Amino acid sequence: MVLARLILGLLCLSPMTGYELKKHFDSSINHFWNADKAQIYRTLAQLVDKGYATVRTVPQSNYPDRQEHHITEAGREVLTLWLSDGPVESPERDPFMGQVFFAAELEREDIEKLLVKRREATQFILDDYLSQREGIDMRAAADRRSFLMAATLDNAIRQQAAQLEWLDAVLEYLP
Amino acid sequence: MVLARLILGLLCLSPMTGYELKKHFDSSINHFWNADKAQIYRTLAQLVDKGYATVRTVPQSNYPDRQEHHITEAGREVLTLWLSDGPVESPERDPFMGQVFFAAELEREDIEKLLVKRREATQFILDDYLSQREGIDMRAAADRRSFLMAATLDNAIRQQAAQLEWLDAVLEYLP
DNA sequence: CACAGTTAGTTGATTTTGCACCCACTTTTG
DNA sequence: CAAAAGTGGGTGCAAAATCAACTAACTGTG
Repeated sequence: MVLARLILGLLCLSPMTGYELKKHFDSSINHFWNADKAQIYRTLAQLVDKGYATVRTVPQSNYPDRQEHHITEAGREVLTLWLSDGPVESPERDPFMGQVFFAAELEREDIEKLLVKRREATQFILDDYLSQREGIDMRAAADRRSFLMAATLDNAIRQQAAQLEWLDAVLEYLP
Repeated sequence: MVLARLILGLLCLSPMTGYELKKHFDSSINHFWNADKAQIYRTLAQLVDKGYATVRTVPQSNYPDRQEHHITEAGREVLTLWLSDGPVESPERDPFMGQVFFAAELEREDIEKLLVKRREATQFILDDYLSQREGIDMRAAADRRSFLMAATLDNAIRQQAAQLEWLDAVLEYLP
């Protein structure tokens, strides 16, 4: 459901192949969603089925044909409807917090190990997001679309930063 | 997979029925996980199948029999193994950020509406978490188990607070 | 007294997701 | 020159998750 909307959103920016969509999920929007490529191709087929997108086969000289997917008017409507329908709630699912919640089953030093390793991973992700932000032309952020896109990355950065602070606090006060 | 571990974790705290597990998912650990009750009962059956839990039917006078699930030694091992195996990565999936990312399809005032409504929802969740924290005996947090459980709630509070700040910033600077 | 809510659990159908694998060709790199 | 990585598109299968209903008794409230 969400995946279908996100794909429509991306197709709204420009017509794309499933392959290119996968690249976007892995790079430009990896800070708020990820998707298996099998899932992308299947959802794409569904969208075409429902008339929310059309395919145009573009032959290439050296590479396989591009199955370029274009959003239709109906597709644009579905997307706008999703956005107008108010904010969706975010599922609040974090398996790592589950590990922390039950971490008392471990020895104190193993708990510390868990937290320290998580700290490293979080720092790594944060650094990735920060370098992604460097690649954004801040002058372009005057335009609303770019501003909103940059904003979601900013949110991800704040979330990771907050988690880092929290990890430090937990490591400091852990009894 | 994660659900099975979380259920083992809860059964580790005390033997429980599927019904009681559902209540925990809805109240005490709702800040980092939720689960459909059908899924809980099915996972419970799997755990018994694999020998990670056992059932004891406890008859009651006025209410239906309790199918009390107890964790076994094998179950405890699986749980500890999950915790020792290092931190799991958190999937980073937020459909609302998807809405923001593509919100430029809407008029400026509709974008604001989206953000304001989200602000309200976030505030509501934050207030819920804050009142949950009030219910926690802070003297008990000297014990490691209580400390870690309280810490996960603290993390959820920080995350929601960070999001509130972000929403305010976006609303202020939205072009 | 009717109605809503609580306790406890179950079933079926459907969707979503993840994992592994496959094709065929091209370009880059050690 | 061989191996790896990139381009582009799939299939099959199983596990996980969600939705919706259904059973069946009891308790509290207006």
